[in-house]
Amino acid sequence: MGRPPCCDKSNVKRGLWTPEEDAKILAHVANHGIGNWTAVPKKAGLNRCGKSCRLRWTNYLRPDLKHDNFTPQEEGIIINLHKAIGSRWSLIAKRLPGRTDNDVKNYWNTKLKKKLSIMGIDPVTHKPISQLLSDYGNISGNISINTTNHFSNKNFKNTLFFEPETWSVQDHSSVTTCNAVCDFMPHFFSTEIASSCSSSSSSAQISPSSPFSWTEFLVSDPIFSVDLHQQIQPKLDVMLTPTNSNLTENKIPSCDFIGAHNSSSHNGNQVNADSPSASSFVDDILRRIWDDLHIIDQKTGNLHIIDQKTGMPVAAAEKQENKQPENVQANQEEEERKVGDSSPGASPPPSDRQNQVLPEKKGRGCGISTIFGRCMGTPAS
DNA sequence: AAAGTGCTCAACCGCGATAAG
DNA sequence: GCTTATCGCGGTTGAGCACTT
Repeated sequence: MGRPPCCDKSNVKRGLWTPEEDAKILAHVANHGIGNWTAVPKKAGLNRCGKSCRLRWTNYLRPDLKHDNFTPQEEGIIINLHKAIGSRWSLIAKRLPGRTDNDVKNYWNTKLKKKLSIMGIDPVTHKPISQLLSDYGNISGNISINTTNHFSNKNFKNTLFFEPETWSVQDHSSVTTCNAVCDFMPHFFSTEIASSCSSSSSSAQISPSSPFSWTEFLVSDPIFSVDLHQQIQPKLDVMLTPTNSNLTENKIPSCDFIGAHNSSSHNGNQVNADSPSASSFVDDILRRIWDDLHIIDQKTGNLHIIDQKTGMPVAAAEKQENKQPENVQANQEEEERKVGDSSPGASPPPSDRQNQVLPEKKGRGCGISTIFGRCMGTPAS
């Protein structure tokens, strides 16, 4: 049974939105709030499908949206969550305040997939392509794999997987900092969760018993310097070694994971993973990834991210970081200079459209601030 | 300078899930 | 329990722009 169309498609405007249309949506939302989108076009004086209005609001006009570039840390979160749960963009986006599922999806399709491929990592399985080829060779016969040129791209060292930058995320209650992607790698793949996964498209990507060794893979490449190898080895060890984390205790907070930023909903109560409150397998995976990176202050309920170098909450870790000898800092700065323009965290060239502020962005539409100012009399924050 | 090519991302499409009557 | 309406999601498209030849 097909569904009837939500509007008369032949009589509604399609395509890009004009600033005037945006202003009408914003004015309508300001006056009536969000809801009943099918009635919005009529009430707001728009010749648009209600669904289109909702999408415009959700993906572009919402005042809480961020319109700047993705940070390396956000990249790391996307990559790791994609590895864990696949293309569940809305779930991934909920971990990235100010980002929509459309943003995440587009960013993955246009940037991160390529970046992983350049690194020699299959963006579907998140395994090195050489390993996949090797596995294939083991199945289908003798295929000779040359592992020496995975990283012929000169930018390889700049890729986020091996650039343990520190970062900051501003959320509702606190500023949090932690190490980037290497530290994000959860241990949960070796836990009972991975082995107990039933069946889903994403579960196929989880390989708890994979014999793959990152170390061997990396060492096999001559471009991958000894120094860099030494730099990441501890992180690899952390990734590959079970810890005393929540995972091994089979405990998870009972909070709504989606609201983990909100300290009031993340109160540190713990329940068994088999509890009915664990709403889904995917949610459980997300909880465990998140929990492996954070602790909850039992007194304040605030969320802290643990610095895995020091094992301390980030605020304390930062103090130590600031105490490091000058020569260490100088080396890091030198390394950052080497990383140069192509680093994910580096400023894009002036011609990069992503570097443009919203009103000029691709010459489409009109800036949020402008529209808000026009509609509501106050500039957008 | 013009044409061709590639990239980005806003918008659309169709479907499943859920709510409402 | 059925039908209809609405919402939300993931996949896809194509306009507009930048870059290359």
